[in-house]
Amino acid sequence: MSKVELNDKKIQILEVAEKLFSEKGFEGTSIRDISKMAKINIAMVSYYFGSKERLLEALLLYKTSDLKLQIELLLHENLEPLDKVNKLIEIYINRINCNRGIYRILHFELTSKKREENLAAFTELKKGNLKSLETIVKEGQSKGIFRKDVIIPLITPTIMGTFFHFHMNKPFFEELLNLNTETLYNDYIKNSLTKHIQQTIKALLVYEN
Amino acid sequence: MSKVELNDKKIQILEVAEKLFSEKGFEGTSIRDISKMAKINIAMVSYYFGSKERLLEALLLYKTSDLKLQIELLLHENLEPLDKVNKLIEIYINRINCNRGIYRILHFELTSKKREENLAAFTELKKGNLKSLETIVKEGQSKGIFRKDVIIPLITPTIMGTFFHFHMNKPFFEELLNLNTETLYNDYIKNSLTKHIQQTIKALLVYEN
DNA sequence: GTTTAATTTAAACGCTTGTTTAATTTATTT
DNA sequence: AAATAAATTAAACAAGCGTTTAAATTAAAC
Repeated sequence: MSKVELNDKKIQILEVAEKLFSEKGFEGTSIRDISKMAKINIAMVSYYFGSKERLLEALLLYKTSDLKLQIELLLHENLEPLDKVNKLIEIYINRINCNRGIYRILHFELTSKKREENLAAFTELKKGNLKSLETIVKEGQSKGIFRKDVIIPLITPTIMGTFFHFHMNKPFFEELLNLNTETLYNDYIKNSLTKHIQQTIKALLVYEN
Repeated sequence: MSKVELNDKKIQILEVAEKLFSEKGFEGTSIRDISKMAKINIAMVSYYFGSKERLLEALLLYKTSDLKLQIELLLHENLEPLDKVNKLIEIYINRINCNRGIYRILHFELTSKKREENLAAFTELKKGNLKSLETIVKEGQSKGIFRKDVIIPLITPTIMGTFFHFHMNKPFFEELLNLNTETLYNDYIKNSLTKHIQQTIKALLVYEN
C-alpha cells in the first residue's frame, strides 16, 4: 500500500489528529495521544506521515480542498444579492462548524509559526473567497440595495470572527445560554448564531442613516 | 520579600511570559525559554509562581485587572446609549490591541474546560462585562432607540471576533490593504476597523426592516 | 508453497519538559 | 557582628516527548 495516498487508516489518524489538535492544540497533543485514540501503534504516525509536522501538513491539505468550489457555485446561482450573502454566511458557518478543528489550527496555530509554504495555498483560497464576496456585494450596490460605504474586506472578519469568538469561548457560552448538550450547542450555532450574523451583515449592508 | 505581591522581577517574568506565550503558545513555550529570556534561573518561576499553570493565571490577572473598572466607569457616564456602545467598542478594541499577546492566549489557550475551571476569576470578569453591555443595550431599548430582537450575548463575539479575525490574519490584510508599516497597521485598526465595528453594531442595534 | 514486500509491533533512543532539592549567596533583623 | 530570612543557583529528578530500530506479523507476488 502506498504511503502517499490516503487509505482508511491514514484518514482515521487524520480525523483523530484534528480532534485532538483542536482540543489541546498542536504542541499540547502528543503522538501517543493520537495513536492511543486512533488505536494504532505509536510508530504508525511516523511510518505513514514521516513526522508530527508532516502529519499537520497532510491534515491541512486533507481538509481545505473544496470550499472554494462551493462558494464559486453560489456566485452563479440565480439569487438576489441579499439572499446570496445570507447563503454565503450559511456556507461559511456550516463549513467552519463542521471543520472546527482545522480552522482553529489554521487561524491560531499556523499564524504563530512561520509556515509560509502552507500559508501560500491558504492565502490564495482566502483571496478567491474575498473576490467572490466582493462580486456579490458590488452587485447589490449597483442595484441600489446595499449601501456603498462598506469596507468589503472587513465583512469576512465580522462573519468568521463572530463565530470564532463564540466557539473559542464555548464553555462560557455553554453555561450562559444553558447549552448543556452538544446537540443544543450545535443547534444554537446553526440557528441563533447564524441568524445573528446574517442579521448583523444585513443591517450593515442595507442600513441607511 | 513576599511571594504574593508583584515585585519588579515577577513583573519582568510576566512580561517575558506574555511575549513568548503569544508567539509560541502556552504549550510551545518552556519555562527554560522564559527563564533564559528573562535572565533568571529556571527555578525562579516555580519559586515565585508555584507552577507554569499558576504563572499563566498570574499573567491573566495582571493584564486584565482594570478593564472591568474602565467599563463600569463608562456605564455611569452621562451619554446616549449609542454613544456608550461606540465608546465601549473603542475601549474594547484599544484595550485588546494594546494587549494583543494576552488576548491571543486567552482565546487560544482557554478553550479547554479543564483550564477554564482553573481561571474562574476570568469568567467572572467576562460575566460582569456582559452585564454592563446588557445594561447599556436595555437602556437604549427602553428609550425606543434600539430594536428588541437582538441577542445581547452575541454582540461581544461580533465586536471582539471581528478584531481578532482581522489581527489573526495580519499578514493577509497587511498585503491586501497595503499596511506596510506597523504604524499604518495600528492606524487602520484605530480608525477604519474600529469604525467598521461601530458601524456594524449600530446598524444591528437600530436597523428596522 | 516459497519468496518478497508491506504493515504492525514493542522496545529503546536521546532529548526536553516541569518541578524539586539542597547548597550558596545576598539581604534583613536582632 | 551574629543570626535569621530571603533570594538565587546548579544539579538532579521523574515523566513525557518525537522518533527510530529491528523483529514479528500479515499480505502480495511469483
